[in-house]
Amino acid sequence: MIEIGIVEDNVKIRNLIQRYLDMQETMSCKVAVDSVEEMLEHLENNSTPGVLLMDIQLPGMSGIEGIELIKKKYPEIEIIMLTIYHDSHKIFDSLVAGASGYLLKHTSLPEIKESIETLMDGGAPMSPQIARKVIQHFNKPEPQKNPESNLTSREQDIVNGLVDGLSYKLIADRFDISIDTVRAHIRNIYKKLHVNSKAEVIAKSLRGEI
Amino acid sequence: MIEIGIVEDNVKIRNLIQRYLDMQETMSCKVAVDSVEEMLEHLENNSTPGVLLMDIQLPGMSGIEGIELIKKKYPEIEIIMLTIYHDSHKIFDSLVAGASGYLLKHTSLPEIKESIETLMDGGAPMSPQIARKVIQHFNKPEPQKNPESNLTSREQDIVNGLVDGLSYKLIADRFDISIDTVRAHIRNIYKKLHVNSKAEVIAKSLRGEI
DNA sequence: AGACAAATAACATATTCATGTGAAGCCGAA
DNA sequence: TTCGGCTTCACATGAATATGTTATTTGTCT
Repeated sequence: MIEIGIVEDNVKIRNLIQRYLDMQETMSCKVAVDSVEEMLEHLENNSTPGVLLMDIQLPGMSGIEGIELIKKKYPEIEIIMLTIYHDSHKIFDSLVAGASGYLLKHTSLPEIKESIETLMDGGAPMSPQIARKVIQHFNKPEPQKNPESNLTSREQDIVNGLVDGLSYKLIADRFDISIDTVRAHIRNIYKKLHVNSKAEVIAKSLRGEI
Repeated sequence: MIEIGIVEDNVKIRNLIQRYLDMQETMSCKVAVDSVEEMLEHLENNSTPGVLLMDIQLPGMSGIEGIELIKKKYPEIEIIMLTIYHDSHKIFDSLVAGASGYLLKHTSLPEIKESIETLMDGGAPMSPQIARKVIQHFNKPEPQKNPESNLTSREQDIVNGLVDGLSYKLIADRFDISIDTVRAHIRNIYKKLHVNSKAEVIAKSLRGEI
């Protein structure tokens, strides 16, 4: 028997979902409140449900803030967002905060039930459209690599040494070359990147600008 | 009519999928090869398909390398991975390289067909289990912020100066303090962070470890 | 064969950094 | 009020870095 809690401020929707889930053989849904604050209070004094359905737009604390708080105190609770928002930002924030699934409110009751079963089965319930937005976050981070800054592989080695916090001497040792060679490479790197200090090279590298 | 291409080195599986998809009313699957190299050659001289099903383990170039190459030359082609690998690393690499979906090989033919339809519909086909692994990548990146390293706001100012690539002198100018004060702060920062060079401070800061 | 980029190396010098030591003023906690 | 942490500043010194100049070797492209 899966225990389910609901945080949703629209009473009609809340009651509808609660009644539907509670009548399922394998599910129990006794807790349905309209704010994160109430849910936190409830969790203090009662057994913790396995799954929470949570809205984002709520009176008081937002659902996304709620995820963080609840996950911090009760990491074992799985949270599915159930919301009208389908913008990447909200989706992303929810997942980073710790949500395990993301459904839109037009999801039908049987689909919500299936989603909970998917979740208990180790999956992450979300529509393909949501999934598409999620994976777009993986592709995007490719802003502008300085095309002028084509470092040779040896130069890239040296940069890695700098990023690792090594001195010229240690870089020379690492690659078994003389310290003057390291100097020579670094000179060339500075020219290509238009910088003139270790610090700037490290910063550029860690920002992915090389 | 959706044109579909297949890159898969197992002849049986390849033929099976090709025949099944090609007999669909809305789909056409004329191109089925067993390596990325062959597919690239084919794309040179023919119309580009809308969707590619691609294996990861292939003779010659791997499917993941293939995604990057194909996406670079033909960004409009949508790629669905079809593989036995379900480890986060392969999934992650595929999505970063530009894949739009990720299916495991036990996926049934009708499910593959549905996945292609999902893709054309703007979704990202993947099983809930795969989706779960994808979103886990969002939660994790929060390793360990050194709790011992509570920098004061002034110290954080100095760190920001370093990250911006400034010399002590320029940091002193920025905050209108003497260079010796900058030195003093940096001494304290080094102690708190257990480092002993600008480079390490910048690296830690940009890695989010401060 | 000649041009050219890349990797290697040496020598020199001015600047910047890392670190030691010491100290004054301010402010909040004990 | 005494103590400790934060911010400010000074003087000093050895280590590391930034930059200039020059040169050999190797491999690639034409």
